[in-house]
Amino acid sequence: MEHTEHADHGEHCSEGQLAAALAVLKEAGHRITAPRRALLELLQKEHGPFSADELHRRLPTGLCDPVTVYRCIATLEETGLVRRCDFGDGIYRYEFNTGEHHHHHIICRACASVKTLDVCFADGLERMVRQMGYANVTHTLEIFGICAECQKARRPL
Amino acid sequence: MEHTEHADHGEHCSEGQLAAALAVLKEAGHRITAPRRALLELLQKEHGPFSADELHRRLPTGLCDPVTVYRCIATLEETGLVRRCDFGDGIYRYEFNTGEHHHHHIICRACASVKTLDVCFADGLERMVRQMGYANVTHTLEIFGICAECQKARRPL
DNA sequence: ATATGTGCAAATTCTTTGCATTAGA
DNA sequence: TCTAATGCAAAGAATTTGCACATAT
Repeated sequence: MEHTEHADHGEHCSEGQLAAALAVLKEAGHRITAPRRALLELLQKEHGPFSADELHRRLPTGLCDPVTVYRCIATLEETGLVRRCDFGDGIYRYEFNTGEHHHHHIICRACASVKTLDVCFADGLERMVRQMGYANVTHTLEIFGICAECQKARRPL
Repeated sequence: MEHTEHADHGEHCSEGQLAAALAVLKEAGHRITAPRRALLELLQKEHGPFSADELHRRLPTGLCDPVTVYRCIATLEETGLVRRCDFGDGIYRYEFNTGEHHHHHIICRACASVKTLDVCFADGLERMVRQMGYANVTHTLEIFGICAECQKARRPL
């Protein structure tokens, strides 16, 4: 199904995406190691953002030390391959950074489920901030609420 | 040495604001203690969001233990008097919650300065999320960049 | 061959908790 | 008075660091 093409035009071709990511890593002077490859593969396949602990638990048992997950993630983040999310509970979570396709999350405060929201309202915002004299503008935006399921599940009031 | 002046009617009616906040506290069944009063006063006077450590350092020396700052802040947050900000560096910061007047921050990645942005782009966003079935919708939005000063200061390229 | 990456253990940092004491209503 | 709040010490949780060994290039 998938070809190992290097051209970065495919959006959801897993194989090419992994290859491209590995190329970026190598380009930045980093080595391709089992943990890094496994993490990239995992982050590309699975959806939600994962904490370091969740990532480690999802990797094949014994593939690497928890500490290595932290170090690999740091490398992947520097390289721009991975994006860090902050759900405000003191735990950082990470997801694959799909290029320029910016998106955000809706986190249910009751069941902690995460839904992806493909709309980004902040383009105008960033533009405004740039006009205020800022360079290299980025932003983080997370939305919190109680999902429909959880509202049905427990109707205390 | 600390500037311990109490008279400060510059922007908003500090006195009334403090009194109102204390009333909210009491209403919620909490006692008015020196640390709580001092924290509210401090958070109403000073601008930027402060970490627990910064808060403690800004209080009159010896007024209370650092732990008490954490505990007071927790109470103030529950009561809705204080809002927690997350600048993504693993440290939570707090600011006085000025009612419904929602605003956001622009954090300089170089000098860590914080500017307040009084515009909120997320009203439409929250509405959309509510239409998706979520209740009790809130959001966090922080903007990061390099401020004009820091761009001038070091021009590497 | 050699520098980069990893494992293990221990350290750091921020925050929370237990319990006796203090103080607000 | 009588319970909620505080101080101190110690625990907890997430993440980082030091150093010897392993491994990708």
